[in-house]
Amino acid sequence: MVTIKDVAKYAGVSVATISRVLNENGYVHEDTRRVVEKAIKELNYTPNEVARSLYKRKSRLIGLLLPDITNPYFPQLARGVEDRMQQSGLRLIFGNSDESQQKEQDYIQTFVQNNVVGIIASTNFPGMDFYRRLKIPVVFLDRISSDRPAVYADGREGGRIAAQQMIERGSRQIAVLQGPAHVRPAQDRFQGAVEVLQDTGVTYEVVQTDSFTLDEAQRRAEELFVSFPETDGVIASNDMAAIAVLHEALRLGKKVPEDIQIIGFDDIPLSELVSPSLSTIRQPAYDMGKQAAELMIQLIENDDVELKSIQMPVQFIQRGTTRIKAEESI
Amino acid sequence: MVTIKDVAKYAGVSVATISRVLNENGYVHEDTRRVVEKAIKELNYTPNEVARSLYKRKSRLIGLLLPDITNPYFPQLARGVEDRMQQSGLRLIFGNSDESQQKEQDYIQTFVQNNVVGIIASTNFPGMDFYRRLKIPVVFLDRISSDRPAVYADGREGGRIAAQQMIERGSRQIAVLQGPAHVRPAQDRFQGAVEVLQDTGVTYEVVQTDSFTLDEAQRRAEELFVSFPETDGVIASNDMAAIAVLHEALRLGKKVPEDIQIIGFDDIPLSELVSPSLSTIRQPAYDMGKQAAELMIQLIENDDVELKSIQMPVQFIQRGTTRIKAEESI
DNA sequence: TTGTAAGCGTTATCAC
DNA sequence: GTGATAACGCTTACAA
Repeated sequence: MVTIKDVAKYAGVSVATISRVLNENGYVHEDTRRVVEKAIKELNYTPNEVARSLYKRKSRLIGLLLPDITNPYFPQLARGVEDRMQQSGLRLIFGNSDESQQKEQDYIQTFVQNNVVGIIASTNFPGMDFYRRLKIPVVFLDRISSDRPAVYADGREGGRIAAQQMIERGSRQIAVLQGPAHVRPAQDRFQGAVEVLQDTGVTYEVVQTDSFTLDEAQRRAEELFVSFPETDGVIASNDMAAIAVLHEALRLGKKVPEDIQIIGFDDIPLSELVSPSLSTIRQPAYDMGKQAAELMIQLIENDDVELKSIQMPVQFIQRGTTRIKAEESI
Repeated sequence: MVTIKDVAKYAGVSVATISRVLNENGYVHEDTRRVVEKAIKELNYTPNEVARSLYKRKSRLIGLLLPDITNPYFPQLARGVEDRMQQSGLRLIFGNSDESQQKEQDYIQTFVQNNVVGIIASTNFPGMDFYRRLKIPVVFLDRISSDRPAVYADGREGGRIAAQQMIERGSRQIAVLQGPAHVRPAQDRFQGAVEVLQDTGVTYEVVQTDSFTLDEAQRRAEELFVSFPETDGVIASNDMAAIAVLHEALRLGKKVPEDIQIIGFDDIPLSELVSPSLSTIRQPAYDMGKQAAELMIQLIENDDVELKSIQMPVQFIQRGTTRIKAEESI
């Protein structure tokens, strides 16, 4: 491994000078700069980030904590974050929490131990002490907190829209998948939907789920049609669940959207590719990731940015699992 | 931030002693150990990994390089890697290469600058100089190399199986999606399929694709049915492409699998949930990730492990997009 | 304009 | 058993 000393020796100057040209601060004569740059190139030297980080007490690393990258919604968030960070030369230490508080705490700890400059987390425990104690910038992603800036979508509004669309498009026996109780966006969506359903006086049933795993989604989908065979509309807790419901409905020989309408949430890439394609409440996941990264970078660069959160708009995407309204068919 | 010095002062001993109890090496009296442990707990001290890393010239970090986490196949690999690393207290620095050599090289460089102990990469350029020069363990994942250990699936065999199944189940006008030329597994699959197709003398057409993006998959799917309307069987380059083909076929009013059979590769989680569910050549992605991590850990722990690669078995998964054979329907 | 040296938080060597 | 202390590779006062 070639160090700054090697370069210094090779170039016939002191390490301080090397450091100066590297960081472009302090005076350095044009001639010596050239010599140094040549030496750096010839020795193929790149500075050791660890040593830098130790001295400065901050690295070029960002901690990113997601529930489960295996859920197709999160890779998009992650890409948004990464692409923006890339531009600023920041890298990611990454971990899946599986929504376990312990795992989450462990990751946060190693993030800190590695001198990350900031943490972006999609957590179910934004109020926890181990977050409060952090002295570095934290941005919550797809989650809300009163202590810290956050980037999230308007789940409540999404729920409302889903319910309205269901009703406008003719469903009268609606099942709502509630999603895990501890996942805030899931509950927001649920509440938004129920709000409208109650106001409108439409009959609805609630199916509680404990997780966002595909396995559970499949089980709940089966149960749903056993418990409530009359259902003619399903508001799922996310697209994966919606696709599971769609699959089960078709398996049972139901016609979609004629017999039963389905609306998901997120608009994951494959939603468009199932058949019929899935109507859904779109959350701009990639952009949310980007925004979170943007916010983080602001926070890093000048820490007097006021606590500001960003709510992203949601949007109904009409596709094949909901019926066409009269005025749309014109 | 509380450092080892603070703990030393608080416990009334030297930093050396703290270090000894931390690392459980060297002699330390039972009594002082207790005092130190108490101090550590009370001050809530955790050692700074950066300082450790600087001294030891190796961190507890692994670099993980994937083409694009947004492709549903890769999150599974990533989870496999992560879960195994977790067990050994190793963390991941993560990057998407987008199959760009430049981005890849940049990531490798920052991995090295951060003293990672090893690199796991799903790269299209395993032979590149910047890999050869690395002095730390490298494991290639879902890719093959003669220089370094690798964990990969038998794509060639997968391609053969796909073609055999297509033929056995009655397709006679087969289209094969070739996949990007620079992606080794895609070419292996393609060659395997063509091998069988040629041997059998069945008519087949080739559709070349340049990337694994969903966008392109959709475009190619449309083109396919325009160029070769008689096609009654499609071997896709991966499940995403297969699902795009399925979607297009249904849109055109074709019956699947009666009019046209489709086989994908990978068995991503959603393959089971499209309708009809997708027949595919399964690659055990999660396990591959785990194996790669396992291999890496061996390499780290004793570097005299002989260069060994692991080929994982592939397997045909019969689902809804291929017809049932006579003997299966019994 | 450049060099010397202290210090970032650890670990490991060597005295005691 | 325990404590000083050099060293890891870098940055930044401060001197020269």
